[in-house]
Amino acid sequence: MTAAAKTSHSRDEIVRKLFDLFRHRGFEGAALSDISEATGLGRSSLYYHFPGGKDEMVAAVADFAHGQIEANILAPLAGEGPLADRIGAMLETTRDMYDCGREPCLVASLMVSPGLAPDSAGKVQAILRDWIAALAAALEGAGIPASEAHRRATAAIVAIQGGLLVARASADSAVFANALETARQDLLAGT
Amino acid sequence: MTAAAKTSHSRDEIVRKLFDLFRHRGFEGAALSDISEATGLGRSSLYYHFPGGKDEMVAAVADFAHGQIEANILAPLAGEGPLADRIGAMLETTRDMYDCGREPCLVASLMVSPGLAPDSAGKVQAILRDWIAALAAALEGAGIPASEAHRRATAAIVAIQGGLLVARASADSAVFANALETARQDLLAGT
DNA sequence: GTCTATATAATGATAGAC
DNA sequence: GTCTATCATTATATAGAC
Repeated sequence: MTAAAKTSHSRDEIVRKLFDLFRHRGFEGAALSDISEATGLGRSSLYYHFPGGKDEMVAAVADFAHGQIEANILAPLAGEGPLADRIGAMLETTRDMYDCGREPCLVASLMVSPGLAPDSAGKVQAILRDWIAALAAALEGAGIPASEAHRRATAAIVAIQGGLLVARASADSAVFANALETARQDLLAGT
Repeated sequence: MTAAAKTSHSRDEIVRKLFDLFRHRGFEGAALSDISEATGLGRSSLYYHFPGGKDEMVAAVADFAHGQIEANILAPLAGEGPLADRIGAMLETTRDMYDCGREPCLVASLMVSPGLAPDSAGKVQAILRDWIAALAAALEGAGIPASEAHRRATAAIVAIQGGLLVARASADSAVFANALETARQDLLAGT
């Protein structure tokens, strides 16, 4: 924080708003006019911060989301304490991240966007890949064989993503809560 | 079929191509130029068939998808024979419909589209709702209590949708196949 | 029923003043 | 670092000939 100025927006502040916009509207659905309105910045200001335009914006958002997952989910998962506690912490953070199933997932939203640069598409897909890998590693650390750990980790992310979509489609957040609980029990089965 | 003409496209032929386009690109991602190219029809021809423009096109696609689910999944589910056979048929059709996890789901793609008319959004969400209801009804018919039947039916759709997204994000169709198998076992548990 | 040509609006992106 | 004004392009949609 080397004096980020007071009257100007920091890149991080902007990226957080872009994150919200892209997760709700997808890439093509988030027009520059929407972005301008959401951030309170004019077009030229946006290009000052992101000379590469929307492509650079969405790449920054993908990096931000990946960093958030890393810090708030993956790192705690690799930390100390009983496995059940770490899994519980992950599911709590997951619940909050998607606001109990009301907020869409950036990955799911950007998977629909045909105009997304391959670079950003890769960043987005890497988020789920790393999540599964970190989860599998935690299970392995608790003595679960590698193949079974990977199976369970994948099933958990499947439950989270499916639960989120169905909860949103049916406007029933209980679906998401149930999916998280199912994931917990499958992850911790026999431990 | 009252002489649908030979040199012209039938509405059904067009809608099938629109279905493919919208499921892959979403609503805002499917530009009229894309639609023109995919169907082989000029702009004016498209507006001849769909005077309401893209809004009417996507509404027709939602109706088409709902009808396909009705005929190929819901009806067999309500038919004769052992429950396991009907569930098996559903999962087989589901697998084919999403090409073993390679083809995206129209519902998931259109859930991202902010410009979708509320009318069409409702049609799309109704697809998953009806699917869950039909599945729950089949389970109830086999003696499973209503609340448990609904829980299982919802979990199955969660597995299908989550499995599809994760399979596509990780380019691993085995994830989808496993999700279908998980759904089968949960649906038929104890029967 | 399909076409060519065009109208109109919105898009992503720049230039240059402050 | 933000603005106003404008660019070129693409978008959806229409008019009218065939």
